[in-house]
Amino acid sequence: MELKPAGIEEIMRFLIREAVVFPTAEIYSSKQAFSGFYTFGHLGTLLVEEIKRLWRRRFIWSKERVYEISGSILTPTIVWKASGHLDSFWDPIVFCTRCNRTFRADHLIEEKLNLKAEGKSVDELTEIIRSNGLKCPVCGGVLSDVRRHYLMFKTKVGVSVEDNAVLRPETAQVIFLSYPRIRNVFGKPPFGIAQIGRSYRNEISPRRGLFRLREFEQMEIEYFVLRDAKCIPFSREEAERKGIVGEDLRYRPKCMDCKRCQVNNCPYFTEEYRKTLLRILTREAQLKGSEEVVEITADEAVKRGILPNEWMAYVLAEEVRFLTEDLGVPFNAIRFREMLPEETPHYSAGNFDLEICFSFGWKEIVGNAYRTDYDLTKHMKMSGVKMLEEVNGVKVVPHVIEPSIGIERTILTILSYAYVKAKVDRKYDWLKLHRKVAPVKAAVLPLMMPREYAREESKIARDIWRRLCEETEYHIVYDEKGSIGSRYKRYDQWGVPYCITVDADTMRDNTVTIRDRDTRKQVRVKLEKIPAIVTNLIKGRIKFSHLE
RNA sequence: CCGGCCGUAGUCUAGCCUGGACUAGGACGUCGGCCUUCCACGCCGAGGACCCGGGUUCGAAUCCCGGCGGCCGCACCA
Repeated sequence: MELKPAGIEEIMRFLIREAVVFPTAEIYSSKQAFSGFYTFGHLGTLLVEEIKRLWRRRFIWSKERVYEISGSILTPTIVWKASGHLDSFWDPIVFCTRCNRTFRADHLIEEKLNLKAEGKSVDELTEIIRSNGLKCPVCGGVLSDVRRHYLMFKTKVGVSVEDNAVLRPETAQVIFLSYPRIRNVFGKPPFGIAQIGRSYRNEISPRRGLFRLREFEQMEIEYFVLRDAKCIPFSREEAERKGIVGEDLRYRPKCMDCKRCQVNNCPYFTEEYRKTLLRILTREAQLKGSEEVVEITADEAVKRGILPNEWMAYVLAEEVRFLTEDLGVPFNAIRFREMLPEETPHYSAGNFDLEICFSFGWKEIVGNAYRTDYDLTKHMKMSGVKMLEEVNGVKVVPHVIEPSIGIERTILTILSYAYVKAKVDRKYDWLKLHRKVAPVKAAVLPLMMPREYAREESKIARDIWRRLCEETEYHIVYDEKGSIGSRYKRYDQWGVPYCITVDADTMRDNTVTIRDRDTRKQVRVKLEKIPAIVTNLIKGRIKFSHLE
């Protein structure tokens, strides 16, 4: 199947035009730039809520032992000192002193001198530039000292003169901070702590509308699982410490042969998840410069060692089902890419990022990290609070598997495959949203204008609407403004799956018409059956064609 | 911070090169009125714009300079 994602610029134009989302403070945009921040309008807010609801149903409510929290956004600096963000969450930047161009220092060194620059300090990078006489690649001017561009927003809390707080650059740390208390109330791992909330990053240059933002929202879970201390090493350092060095032992966890601990025993990894198909772009393929994905079941992926453990396999399978079954994203538009060692974040022992085929290429919308015991160990050291559990007589720190979904990127994903351009039959752009994510499930529309003879019709239509509001759990709208054609257009643009029209015949035989958005077909049905029909259609219990 | 493209009503756009008939044209939307209204577009009417500042000129949406902003590229990863 050929993939045809809609263009991102086109989608953004549509979203802004229809006030789904729009730039924050846009009335001042000609006076002060403030890019990377968006305000959600009516439909945008509803869409976000629908995505969150579906995510909660799937990842939290239908699972045993996943608990949700909502942490604060402003956090004390010490948290980020412990987590390592203060040390590693910045980009090294150099300026040309002649032409003022900016470059990423590490990229420049790797590209021009062919030296490894990843993870080097500012001083080291400056030294490399000086000793190799590296000049501005554009004008040949002298380069400045290397400076840090911090991706975290810092601020002051209270009367302090020093920056003592930061706007969290990820939601995860607040979960780790909450771990001891949640654990004390809900008991020993395995369990998950979920959180939906905003994060802040001072990106050098926000681009592509909702894709790279400075304020964005994540839906995230940290699954805490206990690892047997005798398990196979999960890092080269640990392997060396234990004196085990093998050809097969790469910098990544290898739990697939071991059933001894919880890391490779995921209670959520049931039969249906085991047989879920995954498309994986392995490190091996990437190193060969190949784009070829392996398509196998989640179960096979663990058995063959393509995935590190059952938890990771479960997480990937759940994500595929979420995107395809709840959000209507085509299966082929999804792939998982194992990050190369040098790309992997400082806290991770292996990332399998979920990438989507966008109009501008395959891009990450979900990060799946095996954070091991990195974060809890760091916080334990910095805070002095013990977070140990006993496994087979040995004290261990729980391991963490983290799926983190970007909400705004998810919206772009949905729209890339739901946005339909104007054609001859429908001369306007509209949204073919999957019935489950469509924020408005139906619209009730009286056919005639409310004049004397039509007053009765309008009243009946309102009554139907009220009944739908009471008897279904959905958001249904009522609208009698404008010609019927322009109302169909309006609700096609909102991605509303069904429209119900009331006309003169309704008064005679108590029937109304229900219209299917995708086919534009209409059928007459008994008025009293409408709430049940709408519910069944949305739940997928019946198909529209069955009504005909 | 650099390069490329760009800035006309709520939206899309004509005009700009070749300055004056531009009192800035059109379409959609909005508002008011009329009309028993099933797939944007029944009829009539109304309101609404040249990003900001300076310059050239008798005259600037149009030419020049500066500023401010936008998109794309580098960058990056939710």
